[in-house]
Amino acid sequence: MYKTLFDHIEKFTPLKPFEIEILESGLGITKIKKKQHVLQEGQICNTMYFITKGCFRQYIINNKGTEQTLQFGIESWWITDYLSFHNQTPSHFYIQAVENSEIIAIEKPVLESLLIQIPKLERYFRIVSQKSFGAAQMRIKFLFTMSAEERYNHFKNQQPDFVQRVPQYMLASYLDFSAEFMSKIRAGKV
Amino acid sequence: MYKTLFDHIEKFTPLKPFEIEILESGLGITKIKKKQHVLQEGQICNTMYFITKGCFRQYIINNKGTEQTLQFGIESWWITDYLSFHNQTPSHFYIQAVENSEIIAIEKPVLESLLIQIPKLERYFRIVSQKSFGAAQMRIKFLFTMSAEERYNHFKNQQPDFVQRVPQYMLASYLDFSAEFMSKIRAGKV
DNA sequence: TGAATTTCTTGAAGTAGTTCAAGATTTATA
DNA sequence: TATAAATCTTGAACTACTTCAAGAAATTCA
Repeated sequence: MYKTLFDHIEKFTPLKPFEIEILESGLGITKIKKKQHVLQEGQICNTMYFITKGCFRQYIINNKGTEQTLQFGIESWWITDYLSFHNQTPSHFYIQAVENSEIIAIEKPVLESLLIQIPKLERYFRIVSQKSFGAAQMRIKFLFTMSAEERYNHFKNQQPDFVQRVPQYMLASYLDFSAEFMSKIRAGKV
Repeated sequence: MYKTLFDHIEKFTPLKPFEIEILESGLGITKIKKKQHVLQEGQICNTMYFITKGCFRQYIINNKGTEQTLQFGIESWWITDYLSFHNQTPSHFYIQAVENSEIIAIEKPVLESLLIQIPKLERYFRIVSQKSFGAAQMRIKFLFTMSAEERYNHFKNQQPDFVQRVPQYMLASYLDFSAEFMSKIRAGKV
C-alpha cells in the first residue's frame, strides 16, 4: 500500500493532496518473492526501493564464498546502493528479499522527475539519508567496541522481534561473526 | 575561504549570485586549533561543520580507555553527528581537529533558515548525505572482508597522501586494529 | 506425507589479531 | 637548544574468534 510511503514522508514534511496524486500516478507496487534479487553484484543500480511489506537484505559474497549481510531493511525502509546509483558504477552488493515482500521501486529518471514536481521530496530524502548515515556511524561504533556476544545481546534487546524474523546465519554475518559462533553464544557455550 | 563551500555546492547544483550573497552574509569561518574539540561525548550536537582547511576526526573512547577513530574529514567534507543533530539526543562521539583547521560552522536554526531561503540546498545536502551513506556501506564491506594488512594496503593505495597526514595510531584505530599491529604491518613483520 | 532442502549445533584444532611492558625515536615547546 | 610530550617499535604471552567436519533438527514443497 502506498499509504506506508505517504505516512513515512509525512513524518518529515507534509504532503498536499495534489502531491499525493502525482506520487500515486507515477509509482507502482511490485511483489518480490523470498530469495529473489533486485540487485546483483556488478550491475549498475538505477533504482531505489521502498519496502512496504516484508524484509530485504544487502549482502556480499566474500572471497571464501560465504555471504555476509551488510544491511537489513524492513517496512518503511529505503534500500539501494547509493554509490552505484549516484556514480553509475557497478555495484559491490546483492539486494535480495528475505521474505515474500512488496516494494515501491523508483527508477532514477522517475525519481528525478518527482523531485522536480515535488521539491519538498528533496527535504524528505535529505533527512532520511542523514539519519541513515547517522545509523551507519553507530553501527561502526558497535562493531568497533563490542565483543561478538555483546553485539548479539545489544541487537536482541534493540530488535527483539527481528531476531526471530531472519535465519540465524544471516544475523550472525550482519553482526560480523560466524554462524557457528552464534550457535555457541545462544547456547551459552562461550 | 567560502569558495571551498560554494565550489562544493556547485558540484551538485548551480548557485545564483543572490544565493551566494545570502550564504556569505549568514556564515562565518572559525579557526580551530589542533586537538581542539568541536563536539564531546554526551553533548547534543547542534552544529554541522564544513571543513575549509585542515583535518578533523570523529572518535570514541572505548571501555579500555583507548580512542578509536570512526571517521576522518578533510577539506570539503562535512562532519557532524547526524543522529544527535536530528534526534537532539546526546552524542556518542568526540569531534576533534587533527591539524590546525578552519571550518564553517552552521547552527541548526541557521541551517533551517538557509534551507528555506535557498531550497536547492536541500538537494545539495541530500546528494552529499546519500553519497556519504554509500561510502559508509563500502567502509563496512571493507571491514568485513579484508584482513588488517589488506585494509592498510587498500587505504594506502586509495589515499596515499593522507597516510602521511595523521598519526599512525589514529589510522590504525580507523582501520580497526591496534597501533602495535600497524607497526608490524609496516615493518613487514606479519 | 515424505523427500529434499535449509538451517542449526557441537567439539577440536588453528590463527589473526590483542595486550603488555619497555625502550627508541620523533615532534613540540619553553 | 634542552626538555617534555607524543608517537612508534619490538617480542612474548595470550585470546576471541574462525574453520572444518559431521550430524541433528526444522522447514519447504511436490
